[in-house]
Amino acid sequence: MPAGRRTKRDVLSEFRTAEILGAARSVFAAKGFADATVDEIAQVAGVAKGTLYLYYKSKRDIYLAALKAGVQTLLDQLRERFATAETVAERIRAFVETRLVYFDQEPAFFRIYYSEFASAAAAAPASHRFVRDMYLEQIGMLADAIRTAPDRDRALRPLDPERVAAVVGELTRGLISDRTLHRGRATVEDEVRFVLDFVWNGLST
Amino acid sequence: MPAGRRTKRDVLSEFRTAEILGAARSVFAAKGFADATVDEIAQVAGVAKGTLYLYYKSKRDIYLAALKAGVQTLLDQLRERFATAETVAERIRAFVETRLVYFDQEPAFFRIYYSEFASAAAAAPASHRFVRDMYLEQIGMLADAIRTAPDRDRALRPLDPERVAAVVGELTRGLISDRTLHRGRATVEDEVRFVLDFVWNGLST
Amino acid sequence: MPAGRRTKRDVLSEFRTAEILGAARSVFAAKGFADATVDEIAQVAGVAKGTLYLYYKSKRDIYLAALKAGVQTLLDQLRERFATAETVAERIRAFVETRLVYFDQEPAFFRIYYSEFASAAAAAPASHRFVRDMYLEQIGMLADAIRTAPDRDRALRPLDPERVAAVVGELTRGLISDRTLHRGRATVEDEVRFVLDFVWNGLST
Amino acid sequence: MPAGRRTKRDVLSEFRTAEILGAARSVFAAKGFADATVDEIAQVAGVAKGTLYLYYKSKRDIYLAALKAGVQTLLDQLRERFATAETVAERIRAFVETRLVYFDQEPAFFRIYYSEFASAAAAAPASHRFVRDMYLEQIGMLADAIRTAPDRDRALRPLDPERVAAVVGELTRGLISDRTLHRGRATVEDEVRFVLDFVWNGLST
DNA sequence: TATGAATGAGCTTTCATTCAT
DNA sequence: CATGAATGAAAGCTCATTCAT
Repeated sequence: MPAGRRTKRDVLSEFRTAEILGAARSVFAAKGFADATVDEIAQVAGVAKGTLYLYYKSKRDIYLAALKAGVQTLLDQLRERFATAETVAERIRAFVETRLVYFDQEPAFFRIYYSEFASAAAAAPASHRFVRDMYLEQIGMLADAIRTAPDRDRALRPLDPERVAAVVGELTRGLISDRTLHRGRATVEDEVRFVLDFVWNGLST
Repeated sequence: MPAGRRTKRDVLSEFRTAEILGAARSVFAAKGFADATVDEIAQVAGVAKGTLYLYYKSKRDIYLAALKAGVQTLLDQLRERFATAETVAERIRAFVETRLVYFDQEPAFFRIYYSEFASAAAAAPASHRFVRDMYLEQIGMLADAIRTAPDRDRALRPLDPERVAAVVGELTRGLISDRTLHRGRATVEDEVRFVLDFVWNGLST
Repeated sequence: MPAGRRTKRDVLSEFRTAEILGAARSVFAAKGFADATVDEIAQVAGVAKGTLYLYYKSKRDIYLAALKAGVQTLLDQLRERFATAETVAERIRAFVETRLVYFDQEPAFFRIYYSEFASAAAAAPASHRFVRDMYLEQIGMLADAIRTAPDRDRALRPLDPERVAAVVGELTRGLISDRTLHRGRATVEDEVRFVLDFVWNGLST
Repeated sequence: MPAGRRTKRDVLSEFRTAEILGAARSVFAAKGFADATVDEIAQVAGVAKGTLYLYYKSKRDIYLAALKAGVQTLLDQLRERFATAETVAERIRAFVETRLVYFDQEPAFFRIYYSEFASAAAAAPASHRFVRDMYLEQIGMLADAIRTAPDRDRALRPLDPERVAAVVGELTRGLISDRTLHRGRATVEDEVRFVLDFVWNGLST
């Protein structure tokens, strides 16, 4: 099993990568992309500045990698939740709750994720695709979940799963940004209930 | 009519201001705040760099002024449309359509508006308030419009107008960002119809 | 008497000049040459910025004119005092007292005078001559006063009047800067007494 | 001998520091603080501009460091001379000569030292203390030397050592500025002789 | 004369990136 | 692999000076 070799080197490398990405996430979240400095990321990561450039070829690269890692974690959690949810209603609830809890636990990450998403349209056409994919992967996952729900409810109107997923995605995003920006007035449960009720009513015949 | 005096100077000043704000909007939209340079704004505005600082005291100031001016225009249009819409349904439609049309005509502006909104949570607590107010003014205007609709429909569920407004706001924003980011697949009408239908269904008993 | 004409214009011009020089003196004294702005001088003088350039051709020019005007006032006072002082001792005392009182009343002026004097050696070789002349005129006036004292004291050692004047000038300057910089610990009288006593002892056989 | 380690890095650092301070001294002396540019200092020092900011955090910082280093050198020389001078007369002579020789060798330094001293009163209350201390340290050193001279001369008048030191300081400064500004007419020896003679006469009963 | 809006060269400072050790 | 000193392009901002009114 050749893939199992070189463990020492690989482990170290992964350790460094994780260290750097963690530092990057927290610094970028605190300062935003432009105001974050490579110096600070290196310091927080506990490595020399030059070392960052051994693993990533630019500041933007570090940023995107941190973003990707965070989204990956979220996607993994979603996949897990979907696996044990059977009805459309349960899956939508799973989607909303998972995102809300995730970003509540990682407000820092939400900031860079959302911020990058927002400014993707501007300037950098390069990251355009990356960001779009990041978004589509989440929405797509929900759309799939809706489409393939084993016991798809008959009471639902025949709406395009993509669009329904987009709507739920937007409302969730709204909930999160509301909580992040305005220090939510209501409890999570209350907010989730309102959105789910609203969506359910919208979906039903 | 004493207020009408000094026209020459005032007119020139307003002309400059408009010139600068227009240039700022387009440059910021194209590059984002951090990557836009004061030099370029000046060049596009057709004035010397120093002139910018005659009217605004910093780069950020120019940015916020451009943002504010844009939002003001949008708010004015909303107010106008609400004046001639009587039912809740009409007002919601007015809200969605106005925003969509506005940002479709000014995708550049949407980018800076949205981007700033997005990153308000990050870093700059200073702009926090400004951005929040910008948002609340729009949502609040719709909430008010819903609350005060002369012939409030009896068929509506007794939902909190603020929350309904927030939901409509989010979905509209989603529509816009979808169109801006992913070059929408459907026509405006189609998308509006979907959202309105969905919302209406969600609102009804 | 043709010189007496045009009074209105001349009076206004002199008024402006005085206004400007007064403002300049106070601003330069407060901020130093480099940190003073033409804008502020104009504002304090109560005229438009462009007006300054009608009377002086550069910021430095304003500075030097303010300096010259101040020194001229001092020289006038010295001349007056010397006229009524007959012995060498009286003239030296007159010199020290006049300068001390003058700069005590005009600490602002002392700062720019001294500062310019100090930095004359540096940078601006142009002002070199100007500053040197300003200095020599004061010292020279005392040297002359010593040389021509009607009842030159026989008890004095035959020292070079120029050098004696220079010594007295330095000690006076020291007194003044001490008072300006370190908020003198002793009273003026006490300090004057010490210096005069010391000088007198040094001059006597 | 652990203190002796890291020599390579430390030596390089000290070398850079010396290089920068030397360049700074000469540029500041030639142009004055305001007219000197960081660019030129870097160029003269033979390093990139950014490097300066690796060692000092601002232009002013570089300036003060250069000033401090120069004064330190002078103080060291004074201390050394005092150590081998026993009588009050010898110490005063040592003081005068050391300063004169030092500033004759380093006219550039005199300019920035004196210039800063001069403008301390103006504007920057921050440097006030620094400059005052720089001055007091020199005067204080002479005052101490006078107070503690092993074979204090009985022929001296009981004058306050601080004041005597101040007088000698002023006269020396006068001598130096005379030489710097007016390209002294007399030889150093002649001038020193005059001042010492004068002071001695002033001190004696 | 007087004005003050406009100019733009020039300044200090920052920081992503490189590379000799 | 890791380091961190060195780099230098690039940016925001200031302000003496000009000139159309």
